[in-house]
Amino acid sequence: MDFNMRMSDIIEEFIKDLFNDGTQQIEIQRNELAEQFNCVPSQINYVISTRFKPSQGYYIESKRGGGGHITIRKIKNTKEDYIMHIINNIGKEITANSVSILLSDLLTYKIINESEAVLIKVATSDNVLSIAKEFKDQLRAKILKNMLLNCNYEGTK
Amino acid sequence: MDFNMRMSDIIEEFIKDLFNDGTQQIEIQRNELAEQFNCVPSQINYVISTRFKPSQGYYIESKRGGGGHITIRKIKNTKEDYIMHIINNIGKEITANSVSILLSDLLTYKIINESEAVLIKVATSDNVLSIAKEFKDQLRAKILKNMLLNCNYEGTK
DNA sequence: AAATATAGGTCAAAGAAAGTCAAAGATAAA
DNA sequence: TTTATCTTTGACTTTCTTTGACCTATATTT
Repeated sequence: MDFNMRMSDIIEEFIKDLFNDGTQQIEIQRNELAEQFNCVPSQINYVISTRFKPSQGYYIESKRGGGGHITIRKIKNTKEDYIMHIINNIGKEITANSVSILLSDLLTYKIINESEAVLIKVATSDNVLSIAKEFKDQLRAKILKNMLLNCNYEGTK
Repeated sequence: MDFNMRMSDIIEEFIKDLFNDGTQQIEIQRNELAEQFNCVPSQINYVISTRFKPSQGYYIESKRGGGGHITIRKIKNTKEDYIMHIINNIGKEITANSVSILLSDLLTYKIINESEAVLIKVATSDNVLSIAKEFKDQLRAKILKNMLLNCNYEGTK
């Protein structure tokens, strides 16, 4: 145990401990957790945004308002290496063309399946992503990474 | 099963449970239902207007006065028709929450499978779609429609 | 026909969570 | 010792839900 841990590290560890025995997805409540650790709620956001990024193998979603919560999904270990390597090499932006190439690679090596590839291609295609050119490749990269994280989803098994 | 359900979620689930074994139309009484769940009648309207929209595959009709009631009709077709119906009713924009509700319906009716649902949810989620709010719901609608068109799941027909 | 009772509809305010962002405080690096 | 990076904090924002006061439509009585 490190005696030099910041609050954020402690919270990070706490959250990671919630993923025991193969749980793939956990849910937390921001305010409750903040209360528990005696910190401001936004610190939870800080922890999540610095330690539970896609590049670290986590996918986040949340809901506001009554009954709100934050869901953290962890990528499965089996494909961790390959997919993570790819995700981490994608960078801040990517063109539709590069996505195409990447997808066919992933297909040949059977990292993802055909139907996943199709959906990724659609969601990141140029005509579907109808926003200004300057942001397009950036948004595409984000969508791509997050979708890759969620391929091979096995639900609650 | 979500442990964090709000009253509205419970009511939604209750209503959806009324559609069993291929029933395609149910009738409820607003006041009676409100009484049963110990909420104000207008909460029933809230549930209906957020979870039983045409773009989610439902149509609403109602009648006031003595013997009044609310009829909820679920569009029940082949997979292709169902999807086309949804796509045609989504319109120019849609919120993340609406998508979420829609997806869980498509799942229960086996119109799409879990891995497709997850990928759609990811690609249309608020976190991933990090662009200005004014365009977000529009872009989401576009991505959603295109992805739905490309789902291939051969469930129960 | 008019009055009354019995439904359901609307809308806005209050409540409940989470998100954002930038300033201030610590730590680490140069 | 500066400078850069990482953490902490809090004011303000956005999203979703609950509640209630008021409105409209239909049926039944008088």
